[in-house]
Amino acid sequence: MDLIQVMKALSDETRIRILNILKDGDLCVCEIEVLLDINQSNASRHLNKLTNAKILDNYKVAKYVYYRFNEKLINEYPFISEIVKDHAMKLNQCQIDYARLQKYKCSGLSCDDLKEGKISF
Amino acid sequence: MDLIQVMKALSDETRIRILNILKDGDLCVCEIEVLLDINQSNASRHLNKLTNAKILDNYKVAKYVYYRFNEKLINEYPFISEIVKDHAMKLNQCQIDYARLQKYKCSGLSCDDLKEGKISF
DNA sequence: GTAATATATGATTATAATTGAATATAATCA
DNA sequence: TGATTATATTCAATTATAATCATATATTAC
Repeated sequence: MDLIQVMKALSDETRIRILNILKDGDLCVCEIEVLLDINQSNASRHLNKLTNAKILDNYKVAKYVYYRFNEKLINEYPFISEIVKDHAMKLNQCQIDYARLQKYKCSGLSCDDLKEGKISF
Repeated sequence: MDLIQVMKALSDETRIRILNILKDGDLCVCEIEVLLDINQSNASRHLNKLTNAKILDNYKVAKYVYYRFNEKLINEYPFISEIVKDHAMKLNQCQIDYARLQKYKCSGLSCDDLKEGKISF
């Protein structure tokens, strides 16, 4: 994979925010939408850009598409882990997002509950 | 320094090429121009972008401005070294540039000679 | 089957980044 | 001093990127 394409994919705040909430485990598109409070097509487009750069890949479970890191590319470009683990959380917005992720995970609620607004952020 | 601004500065081929030829030592703007075969205003603008992101800094010697890595930022973001040392040379153009740099350095010629085309690349 | 839902995509607009040519600035050289 | 040179900057044109709204597709639930 081309270095420049990888770098371009990493140079947008929304995409860093997405990687930040994926660092502890896979999430589906609608979870990402709600957690980051961005609209559906925006989420899908940014995920597509990260997937084209091979930073993420995805798999389908019923009607949900889950995204996760592509281990092969992360091994080729270890600096991506450094960015996500060491630097992303310096961004204010990433801290907010991560707190929402924790609240969601501790709630034990489902992705559908999340969408219906059953968790107050 | 803001992560996103650093990433944006790193997501352009010309700027990666500049960092690649600076990795072994400082160079002035006109050396960079000739080695990368780009025009003067372009070189200056890309150097400016790298300097604004604090990846480079510069110092003046007579009428020449020399650019170099800003160690403080490199310490804060070690992944920049990984990109420059481990990944830049995977780009074809960086290999060409680096060969030109070696030829220039081995020639023992001055920056003025370089500009006057006394080295055939 | 039909209705509802999750995701992707097309079209459009808004914004930002990149470029080349020309010009400005500041230092040097004669 | 005036001419030259290295670098930075401005302007205009182009291109790339991001965001939004509407629609298409595919799966699930009834």
